[in-house]
Amino acid sequence: MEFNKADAPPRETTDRPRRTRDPDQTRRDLIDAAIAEFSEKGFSGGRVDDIAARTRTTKRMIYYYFGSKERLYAAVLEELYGGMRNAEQALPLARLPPLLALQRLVETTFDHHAAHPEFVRLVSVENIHEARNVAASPEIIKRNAAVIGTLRDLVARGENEGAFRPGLDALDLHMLISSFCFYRVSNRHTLAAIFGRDPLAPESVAAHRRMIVEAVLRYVAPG
Amino acid sequence: MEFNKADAPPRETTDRPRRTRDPDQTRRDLIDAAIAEFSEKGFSGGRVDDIAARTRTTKRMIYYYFGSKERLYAAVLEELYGGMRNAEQALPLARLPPLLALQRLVETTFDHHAAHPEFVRLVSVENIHEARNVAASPEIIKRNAAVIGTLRDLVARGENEGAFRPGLDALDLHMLISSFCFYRVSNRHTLAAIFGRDPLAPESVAAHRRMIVEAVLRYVAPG
DNA sequence: TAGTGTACGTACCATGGAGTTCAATAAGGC
DNA sequence: GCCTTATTGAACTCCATGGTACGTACACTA
Repeated sequence: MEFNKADAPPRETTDRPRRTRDPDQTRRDLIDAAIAEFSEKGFSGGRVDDIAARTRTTKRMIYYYFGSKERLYAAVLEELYGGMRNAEQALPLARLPPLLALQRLVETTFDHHAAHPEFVRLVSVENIHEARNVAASPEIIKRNAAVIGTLRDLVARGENEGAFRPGLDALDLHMLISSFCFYRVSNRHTLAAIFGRDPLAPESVAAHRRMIVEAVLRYVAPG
Repeated sequence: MEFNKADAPPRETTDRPRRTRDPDQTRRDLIDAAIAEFSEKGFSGGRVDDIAARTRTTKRMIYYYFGSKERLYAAVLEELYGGMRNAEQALPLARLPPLLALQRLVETTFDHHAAHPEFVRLVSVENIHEARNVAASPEIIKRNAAVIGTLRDLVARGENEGAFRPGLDALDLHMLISSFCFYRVSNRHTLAAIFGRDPLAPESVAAHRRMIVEAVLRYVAPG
C-alpha cells in the first residue's frame, strides 16, 4: 500500500519520468526557475524555497550547485546578459549600407527586448541594487562593452559616407535606441495602469517598432 | 541616578531637541525616510526597522499612522507621483508655439527625472510588483492620465498649424520622451558599470538634454 | 486640576525564510 | 561484488523582521 510503484508514480511534478542523476539538467532547471522567480519578484522578494518548488529537485541542490541565493542570482544575470550579446553580434552590420545597418540594429534591439521581458526585469532589479553584481562580473562587462565598439564603427562609417551628420556620439546613440526598447517593457505595468493601454499588446508593437526606427533614423540624418 | 534629566538629555538621536507631539512632522519624517529606504532597497528589501531608525521616532509610529509596511509604501508612491504631475501642469504650453511648447515639455520632463532619482527608482520597483499599488490608486491614475490630454491638445494644434507632421500618436510620443529621460536614471548603474561613464555625470547631462530635445523635434517635423 | 483622547516608547511575539545536517542512493572504477 | 565519490532528499536550525501589547506622557477642555 505504501510503495505502490506499479500503477501510479508515487510523486511527480510533471509526467516526464524524472531522470535520476542528471547534474547538468538539474543545474539548468534551477537557473530557469531562478530566472522566473527573480524576474517576477526581485532579489529580496524572490524565495529560495519557491525556486526549488518550481523544479523537480529540492532547495538542497541550490546550495550544492550555487552556494547561496546571491550566487544563484549572479549566475542568472550572466546567463541573461549572455543571450543579449549573442543577438547583437550575429548581425552582419559591416556589410550593409549605414542607414540600413542602423535600422537593422534598432529592430534587433527592439525585438530582443520584446522577446525577453525577464531580461529587462532583471536588469531593472540589478539597478535597484546599484549594479553590484554586474560590476563584479568582468565577463558581462567585456561582452556588453563590445557592442559599443560595433556601433562606433558604424557611426564613423556613416559619417564618412555622408549618410549620418557629424558629431554623433556612439554611446549616447546606443542609449537613445535602448531606452525606448527597454522602457516599454520595463514600465509596462505602470503604463498600462495609468493609460489603460498595454504597450506590449500586439497593436502597439508594430507602431512602436516603426516609431523608434523612424526617430533614430531622423536623428542621425544630416542637416 | 536613574532619572538624570538635568545635566544631560537621557537619549537623543540627533542633537536637535526633539519636538514632542508634532504629528504632522512625525508623519512627514516617516514618509521621507520611507522614500529613501524603499528607493534604495526596493519594497521587499526595505526594512521597517531601518525606516524608523532614519527618523527620531519609532517603528510603532509607522503602524500608528500607516497600519502596515504595504500601506506606507503606497503612501510613498502617491507622494512621489504627486510631485511629477505638479511639474508638468505648471507649464503654460497652450500659449506657446507648438515646437517651442514641445521643447519645453521635453526639457521639463528631462529635468524632473534628473532631479528626482528616487521617483524613478520607485517607479521601477513598482513595475517589478506589476504596478499593483498604482493600479489601486485612482488618484495617481487620474492625475497622470491628465498629462496625456495636454499632449494630445498640443499634437492636434501642431498638426493644424503645420508645425508637426500628421499621424502622430500622443501616447506614443509621450513614451518616446519619457523613455530616454527615465532610462538614463533608472539604468544609471548598469550603464556606468558596463560603459564606464556615469550618465548622470555633469558632462553627460547637457549632451543628453540636447539630444532628446533634438530627437523629439526631428521626429515630429513634417516631411 | 482632573479628565480624556491623541501621540508616543519599550518590550515583546510569531514566523517566514536562508542556510545546514546527515544519511541515503546512484554511477562508475577496480 | 565492493568501494568511492558525486548527487540527492527530508528534516531540521536559527535569526531577522513584520507586527503587537501595553503602558506612559503630553495638551487641551471644562
